[in-house]
Amino acid sequence: MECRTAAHEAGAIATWFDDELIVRQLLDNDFAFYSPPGPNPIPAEELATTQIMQSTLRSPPTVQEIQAQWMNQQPESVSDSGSVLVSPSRFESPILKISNCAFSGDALFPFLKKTEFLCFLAFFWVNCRVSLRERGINRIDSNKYTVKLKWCENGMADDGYKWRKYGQKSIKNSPYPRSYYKCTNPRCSAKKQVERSRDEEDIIIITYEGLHLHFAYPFFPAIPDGGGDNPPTPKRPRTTSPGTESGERFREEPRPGTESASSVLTYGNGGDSDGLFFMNAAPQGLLEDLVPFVVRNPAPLLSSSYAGDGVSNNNSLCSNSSSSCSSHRSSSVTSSPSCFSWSPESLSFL
DNA sequence: CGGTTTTGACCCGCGC
DNA sequence: GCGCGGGTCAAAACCG
Repeated sequence: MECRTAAHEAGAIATWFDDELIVRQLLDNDFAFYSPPGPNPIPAEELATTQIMQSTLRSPPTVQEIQAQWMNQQPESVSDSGSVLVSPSRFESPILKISNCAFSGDALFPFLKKTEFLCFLAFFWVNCRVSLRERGINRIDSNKYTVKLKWCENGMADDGYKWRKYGQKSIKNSPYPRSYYKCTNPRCSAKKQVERSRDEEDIIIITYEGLHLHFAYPFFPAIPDGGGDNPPTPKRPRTTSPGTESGERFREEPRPGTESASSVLTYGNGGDSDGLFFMNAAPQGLLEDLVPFVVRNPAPLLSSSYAGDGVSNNNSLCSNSSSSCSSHRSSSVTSSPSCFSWSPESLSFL
């Protein structure tokens, strides 16, 4: 595999592709990202996308190429100033805005190593149509990432982690309260804040802080019959704790099967075979979790199939039954979008 | 019974 | 110093 000159010229980006072995393994084996799991056939759309992705990755693209392809993929994308709009048009959540990311100029994702970058590419390439028209995103506080998502009515997904709500506050000038979540893993200091946009009611703003120091639950969990589309029964309202008016309004937003407004990024009808390819994979783990494992021990993951033991075993760090790590969706799992939540600074992969 | 959610209290930083 | 707003704590309630 050749690393193109342009990529090398990109400075830090070039280092992503130094380890060609890993890249080859990622691509030549049934790497989870590229091997649609489950019995459901790959929708043609995703298959084509995947092939494009693979093609791109087999020959490490330059930043310019990536950007060009992304832009070509969705020329109509609109992005706000200083942010990247990711529009998972395949699904119902049309807006995914990432801000405060370490994007800058031609140095696309400069804080990512090769494998992280590849995983990111695979993730968003398949799930979303990314437009990078807007450049020069400021790296503000790399320890925090803010994601805006459009509320998706018919689907909920989690980001592969189990969150415990530890607080909720009313925010000044906002009718909606802000909820505070911590990762339930005691080793993990990741947090997130979830609030609804005061301007756009259907927009959920999620701020991730810190990174997960553990694996998420399996990337491709076994799908129950019918694709696991049996939504959990909605919780009964608590008889106590009347809650504030704003709080009530906010809490009412999640639909049955969801616990948090942050589950917006659940890509469609949770469990519908539609969009199976990544719908079931993406939320299972954030890049930050996938990559360290891949880097450390790529073989098992690469050779594993969707429902195979490999994936599950690979996540032994976070067993399915463990409550300290998100392993399975449950009615108590706080959902959140699949997006960046690691900290390029605190995660020492640079 | 263990884990999660709720929610008031508390703490802290910031601006005045 | 004081008030305000935001973030966290922790006890109680809730839920499976």
